[in-house]
Amino acid sequence: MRPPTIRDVAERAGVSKSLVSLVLRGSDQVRAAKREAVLTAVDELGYRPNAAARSLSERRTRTVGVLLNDMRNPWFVDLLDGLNSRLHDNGLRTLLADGHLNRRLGEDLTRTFTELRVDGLIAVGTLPPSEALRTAAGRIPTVVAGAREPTLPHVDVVAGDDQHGARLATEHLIGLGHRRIAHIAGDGVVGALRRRSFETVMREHGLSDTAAVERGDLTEEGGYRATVRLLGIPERPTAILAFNDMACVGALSAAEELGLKVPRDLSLVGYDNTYVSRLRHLWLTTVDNASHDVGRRAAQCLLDRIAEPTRPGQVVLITPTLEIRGTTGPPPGH
Amino acid sequence: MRPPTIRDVAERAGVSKSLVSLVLRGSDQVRAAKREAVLTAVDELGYRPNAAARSLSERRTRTVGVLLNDMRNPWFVDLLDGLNSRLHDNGLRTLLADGHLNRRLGEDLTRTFTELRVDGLIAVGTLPPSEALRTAAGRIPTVVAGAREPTLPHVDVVAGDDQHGARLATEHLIGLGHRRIAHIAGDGVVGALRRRSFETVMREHGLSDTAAVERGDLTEEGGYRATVRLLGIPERPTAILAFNDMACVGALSAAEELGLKVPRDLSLVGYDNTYVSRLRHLWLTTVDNASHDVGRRAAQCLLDRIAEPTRPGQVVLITPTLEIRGTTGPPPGH
DNA sequence: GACCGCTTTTGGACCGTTCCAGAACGTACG
DNA sequence: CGTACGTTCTGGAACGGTCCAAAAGCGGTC
Repeated sequence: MRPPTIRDVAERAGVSKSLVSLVLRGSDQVRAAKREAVLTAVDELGYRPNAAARSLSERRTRTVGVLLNDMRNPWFVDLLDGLNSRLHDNGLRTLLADGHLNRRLGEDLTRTFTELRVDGLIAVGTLPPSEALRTAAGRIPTVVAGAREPTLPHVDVVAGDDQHGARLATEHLIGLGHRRIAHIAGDGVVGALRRRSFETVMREHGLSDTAAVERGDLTEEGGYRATVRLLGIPERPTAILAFNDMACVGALSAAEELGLKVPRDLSLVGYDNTYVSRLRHLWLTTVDNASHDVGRRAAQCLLDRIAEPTRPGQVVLITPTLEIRGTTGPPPGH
Repeated sequence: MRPPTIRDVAERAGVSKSLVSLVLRGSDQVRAAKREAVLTAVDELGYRPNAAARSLSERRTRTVGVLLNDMRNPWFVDLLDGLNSRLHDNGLRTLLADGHLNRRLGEDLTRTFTELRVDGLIAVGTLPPSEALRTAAGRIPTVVAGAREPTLPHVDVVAGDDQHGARLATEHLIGLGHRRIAHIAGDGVVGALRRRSFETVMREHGLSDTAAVERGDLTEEGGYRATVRLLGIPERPTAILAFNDMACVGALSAAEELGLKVPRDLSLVGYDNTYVSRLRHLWLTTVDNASHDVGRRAAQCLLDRIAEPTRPGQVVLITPTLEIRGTTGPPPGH
């Protein structure tokens, strides 16, 4: 009761296995009658080619592996969407693996994908630095998407322009009349970029003295705690730019608990335009990273790199936009 | 510059390829000295076995395919966690594929997994009914997790006990003193089960007359609209049981817009205990489906079914619990 | 009818593993 | 010393495809 092979099909259609192979790969060198015979045999037997055998012989898999950092925070869904559609157009399928789950198990996903001999690798989001990724990138064409690190020899990076995004958000707040603005900073290269950009813009407007930065993390909890600290200082900020939407939701909760009304008493800006920010009840003003474009460009980069594996790694930045919703307004008494 | 093969390793270590194979598969029939030689050769060459060749020869892949309905609503993350850890313990790796993305592309994921010859298939969440899944399930051991459909000949179903979950929630509301309780219903088998259970419990308490049901869908928007309708009727409900957390968030927004304070004027219960319900700012009372357990049991079912593919399909229900948070309280004037 | 050139079809090598039957090697025993 | 018997090791046949060189088929021409 094994699945039928190409030889079974050949026998049934009364031709050689080579001809079946030709038909299945869409050759036009086959007479219509035989093609027909092969196709009906395929149908009758319910034949499906064996991907392992095929890739062993072709020496490629037409598959790219996608390493997700953590599925719990679904900011990357649009990115995957863009990625997938572009790769699909070029005959490549994608397989996902979630890092968070497997890291806990001590399983190395790059190893899995290396053994599968995927044609390419996409790392989505900031992955914990690992020797494994470095060696994998040395063998398999690799692109980092939606993150700025790690930077490795022959690896492209496609991400939103964090500097520009943070600028958009900060200038929006300044434009509304805010002066005392705080930033809840994230970590890693992305965190540093957004933070520095915030500080630069504040300086450009002569607001360095009223700029505050509080370390948070990428979670709601972190945003909450940071906001409690920020709102505890004497001349408290009238606006906060959070590192991401999650932290922004935390900030929202903190503000409410302290009896502040958003945006009347406090303006908040998130980052990523996740669906959480779109929930009517939250309705966060946020920076949209154009993730779909990031995904598409990452796919293109990977295709180019597969064609020419040794070209120097490049950095592609996608311009984000500001999504103004309900959590920003003029400062109190303006 | 091809990746090294088992023969390269053998040559370097001065042994036959068969011996290398033995060492790599952990045989104890190998003398320590040779084992050592093989392992250092593996190391020096950076050898990684070729999964395609291995699975072609072994006639299995040690891989199970996971079909996700839609990643946009991450209720299934805990489920995957449980699934993955149990499968990993049994030497199986998992590969994910997101249905939503690929459906749009007209790509058939069951086809992909069939061609890969995965050892098993897990369908997570309610997938749109498809002939493809039916035929796939006929060839590959398959388990449905976190959904109640489709029911197919040799397919197990592992899910939360929706009947019990809806009962817990309804009785919680009744216990708080609510009489006029509404339900925002979802569709499919799961929707029907929760709805019927809600109606049954209301009847048991002699509250059939004050029970209302409004059709929603699984989105925030659907929950919002349904709630607007529910709160528009003369004797409006003092509590709403929503089909899921998303719909519940929509209900929350609607209540707020109509000037009702939750839970003072209106109690709300969600379903799924997603991380959205855990956001401090929302803090929804909700039903926890014990997804981690569902995942673990689904994995076990799959392992059993791989061992014995033709046994009759069984239905395993996991008992949910109620997670009481901030959106439920006694009715006004109680 | 032999020959040519074109299209269509085929057999067999190969891809990198596992698996199995049997070879080689020790060691103990009669 | 020959033999029997474990323990280690090896060659070659799968596994199910692709690819290529060569064979076969088929008008048309001389």
